[in-house]
Amino acid sequence: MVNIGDVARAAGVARSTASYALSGKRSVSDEVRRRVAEVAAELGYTPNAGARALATSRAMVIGLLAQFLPDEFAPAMLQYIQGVANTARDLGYDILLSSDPDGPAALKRLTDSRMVDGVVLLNVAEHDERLPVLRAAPQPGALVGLPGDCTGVDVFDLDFEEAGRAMVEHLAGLGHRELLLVSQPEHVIERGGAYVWRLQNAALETAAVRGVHLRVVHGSSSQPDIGRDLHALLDAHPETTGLLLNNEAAAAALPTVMHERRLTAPADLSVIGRYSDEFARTFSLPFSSIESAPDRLGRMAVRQLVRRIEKELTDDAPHVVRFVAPELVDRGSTAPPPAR
Amino acid sequence: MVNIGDVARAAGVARSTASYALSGKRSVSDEVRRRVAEVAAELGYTPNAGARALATSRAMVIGLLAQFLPDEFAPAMLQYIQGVANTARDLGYDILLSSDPDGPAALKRLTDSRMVDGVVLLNVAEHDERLPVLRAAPQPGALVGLPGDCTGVDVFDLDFEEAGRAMVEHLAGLGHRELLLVSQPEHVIERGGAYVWRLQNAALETAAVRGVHLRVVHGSSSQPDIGRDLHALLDAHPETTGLLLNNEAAAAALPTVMHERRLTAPADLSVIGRYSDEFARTFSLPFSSIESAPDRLGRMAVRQLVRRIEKELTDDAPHVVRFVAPELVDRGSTAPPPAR
DNA sequence: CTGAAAGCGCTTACAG
DNA sequence: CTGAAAGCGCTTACAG
Repeated sequence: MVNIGDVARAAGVARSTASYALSGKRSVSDEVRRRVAEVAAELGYTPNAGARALATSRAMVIGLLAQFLPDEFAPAMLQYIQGVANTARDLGYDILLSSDPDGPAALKRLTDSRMVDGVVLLNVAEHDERLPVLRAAPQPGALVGLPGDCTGVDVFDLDFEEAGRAMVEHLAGLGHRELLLVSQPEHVIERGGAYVWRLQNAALETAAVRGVHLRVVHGSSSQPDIGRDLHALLDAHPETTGLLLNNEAAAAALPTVMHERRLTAPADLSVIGRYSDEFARTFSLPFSSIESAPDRLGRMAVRQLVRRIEKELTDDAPHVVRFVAPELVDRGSTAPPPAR
Repeated sequence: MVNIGDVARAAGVARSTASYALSGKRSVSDEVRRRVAEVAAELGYTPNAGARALATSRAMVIGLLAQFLPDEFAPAMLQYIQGVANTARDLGYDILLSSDPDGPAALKRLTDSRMVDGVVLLNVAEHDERLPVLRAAPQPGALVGLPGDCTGVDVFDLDFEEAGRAMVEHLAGLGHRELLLVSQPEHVIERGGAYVWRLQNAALETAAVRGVHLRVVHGSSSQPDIGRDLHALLDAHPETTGLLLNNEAAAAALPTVMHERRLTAPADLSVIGRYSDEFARTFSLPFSSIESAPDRLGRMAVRQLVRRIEKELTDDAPHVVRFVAPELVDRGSTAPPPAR
């Protein structure tokens, strides 16, 4: 493989000059710069990444720690990964993807070995075991998802509380008085999926204020269980006129369940979900929803991370916790409740 | 960060000895080995990846080139990624994920810079522009998907021809005489998605042999278009008693379409798909299907790739083209056609 | 069994 | 404006 020595020789300059000519980090005569560039292109020179990383302490790689948990709905995960990967590439970074179930160990290895200049954590839990490892690492980290303790990291998440409020306000405003919120399974909460109860509590509060009845239930996060769950719930609570979904698997299963019950939205039942537009398209979901903005969150996280990596933000610059405001995408699945 | 010099000093040996003690690449007295190991653990030593890569010409990283094409159904892609990532990790390799739409450029950069020791290509097309780049690279490559020219690479794919035969044989054997095969959109074929016509041609041949009528149509690969397509097709061809799906989006949309038409499988219509079991679970698909085995294909590709990287297979060892035999997963969606 | 040294391919102070 | 040299942190022949 051709290295910078070959380029320098062919251009008739010193290796350092070739390096500077290519990087532009110090002034080089136009003549030399042109010759070096020409020769480099001709020989097809690409710097050796390991050597560069060793010399600069910059790998130009971002670690992406995703966990494919059995109780997470995988297609929803993919969108965060795409958002992170696309933004990283635009900013000149490659993505090292770790799906190791042992997140803390994987994170420690990636950071200690200096393979990555920073990391993005997906699937962040309330008490995330990866956080102590991340705080001890010299590299910065950005999270998608709100943990209990945000010190030392930049955090990006959907404003799930506002999402809960907005969903209830919307349906209450249309006149609904009997609402049902389908959340994730209980063990997602136990594992620390804070977004579940953040939305849920805000929804309950808003319901109390508006004087409407909101029942919270936990559905499975996998098929076909969630389909059975939904049938059972609609059987058990026939008074329900408005359905709120904070569970992607439930959203994906609902069209089938409604067909089976000969229900249509919004004539028989008003429905609001919480998922991304891309997800809605993939599953052909006809329900209005709070946009969960995975691409935007991924982009925000990477942008901030790169700012820290490149020292545009000093190490002691305060860390941010930024919430994306929920936006209601109207797909026409809500209306005043049917007259009785 | 602690480096091998620190470990050596703390253990009272030379850096080379520390290195050998940790790698086991030459004999070291038990006493020294133990002391080095102890000190390394105590100090939390992790080798610098860039330095090691530079010294050994091994990055311990595999490049994964995925393309999220607008006409590919993303959730199906994810499973190949998981298969590759899991196997790589088991074998001690990390994954560099590239989703760059400019595949050839991304591949060239990753290989020229020596960031990766080998690459796995997903989404391989008949005339894949990444292949010339890969053949010119010093690193080995493994493909998931069959290109027109397999020289210089190891290839793994589902046996789509056998899959086409098996689907038709199965339905013909049950007595069906009017079959409809829903393929990918035409532009997937134009782009070089050979698996589409491989299955299709084999299916047509088998149908001819068995004397049954098989109509091939192309459906959209995205929602909600594919739903409309399916309705139109079933309207246009009411004589159809057996439906074959080589289109993941169509499979995901079909349950809704059948509900809307008040059709059930297999009473009104026999259905066979071609997708993975994991996919069937995600979308709660009740149809029998030819298993597309993404995890298995990903694993096979990585295993072979690592064999080449680690020189278990010499450079001139013949490259393989290996097909996974299609397996029919019976979900009870086929039966003899309804009596007329 | 162990150590001193060279070298992987870069970048970047240090000199001029 | 340019060059010679040191150094990043490893591994691995070369000596003993």
